[in-house]
Amino acid sequence: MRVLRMIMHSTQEASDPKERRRAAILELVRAQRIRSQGELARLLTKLGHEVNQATLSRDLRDMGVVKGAGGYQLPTGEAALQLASAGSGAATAPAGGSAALYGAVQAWLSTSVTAQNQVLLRTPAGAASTLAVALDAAGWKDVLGTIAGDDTVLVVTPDPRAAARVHKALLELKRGTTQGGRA
Amino acid sequence: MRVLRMIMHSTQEASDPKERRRAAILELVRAQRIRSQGELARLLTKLGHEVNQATLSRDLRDMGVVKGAGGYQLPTGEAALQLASAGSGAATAPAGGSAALYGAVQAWLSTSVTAQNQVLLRTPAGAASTLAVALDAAGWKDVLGTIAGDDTVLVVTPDPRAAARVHKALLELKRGTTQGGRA
DNA sequence: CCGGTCGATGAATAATTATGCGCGTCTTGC
DNA sequence: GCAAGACGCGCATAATTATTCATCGACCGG
Repeated sequence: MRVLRMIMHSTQEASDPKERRRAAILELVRAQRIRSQGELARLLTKLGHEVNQATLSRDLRDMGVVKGAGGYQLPTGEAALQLASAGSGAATAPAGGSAALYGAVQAWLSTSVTAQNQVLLRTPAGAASTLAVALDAAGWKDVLGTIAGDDTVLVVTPDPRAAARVHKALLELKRGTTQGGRA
Repeated sequence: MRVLRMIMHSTQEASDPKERRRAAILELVRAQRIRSQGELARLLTKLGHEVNQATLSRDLRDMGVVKGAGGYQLPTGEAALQLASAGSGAATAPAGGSAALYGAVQAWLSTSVTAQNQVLLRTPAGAASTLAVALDAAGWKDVLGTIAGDDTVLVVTPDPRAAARVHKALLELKRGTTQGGRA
């Protein structure tokens, strides 16, 4: 029955129009300030996803996206964990340090700042530990260790210069300007 | 000017009706599932805060509360981040998260100590994340990020001086003295 | 004491979001 | 092959939220 079809599909990216649309929504919401469903609809249309406001209302509800002072924001809590994988085209990356890190950064890294020999990473609520685990697994020499809160990861490095390197590398990873692996 | 009055008021708990109302909103939102501003208005009335829906819309926006699938919820993760950044660029209420922070500090901050560029806050068990969220939402430039444990919040700032400023500002907020130390 | 401001609201209203219905498509069971 | 059931989605419309406009009361500088 239907379930089987879905499984097969999820195996190869998301050919299901509904999933593709939702993935696009996720990216748009993460990337820019969306203030209304009408605005979102227009952007989606531009991306080739013609859609109705009513459907967006349902999509956003199902995805758990919330609307606040600054427009729509990504889901909070476990909801985020379930959906993130569907969002980043970087599907669930198989083991292997860097690959997994790429997906984690794409999906969960919001911002990064350095302070002394530390780097603070922000993520949607609840995703911090996931990102931290991925970063640990990557085995970068500059990363002495990480501590994850709910939406923040504290990365401890040997010194300020190392912190700067980590910061830069993560941002490049996120932007997709990928290059070799970091230290 | 007016500011002086406000400072004086914050000195004595929250005698300002607006602040009291917002504090009540904070508690209600945290305690139960509020699905609409009308519903919230009714609850507030029951608590002695007669208020208009229009005002609630403004309160909610200023406090950074978001609305999602399950009703209104306090800002977390990205929501808080966006709120904070919104203050800098646009003419959005700079004092945005302050209302929430005031209440949070009053209610949960037990002690504060600094260490290098960090500030460690203690709270009653379980309240750490709430306080951290409020602090994030306030959007202080000195606060790069926070990590909450169960009863401890680690606040990371750019440097020792900033840590000292944050420490001082929080204690003043709690004592009700001033609200000046933003930065 | 008197205009001139400013912040906080309420009322009314515009803008946005949620939802009841119904249609068309796809699947399954017989 | 055909009826039943499950979905996804658009339309129209109810429900909610944001915003504009007008007040009101508390200062401020004269």
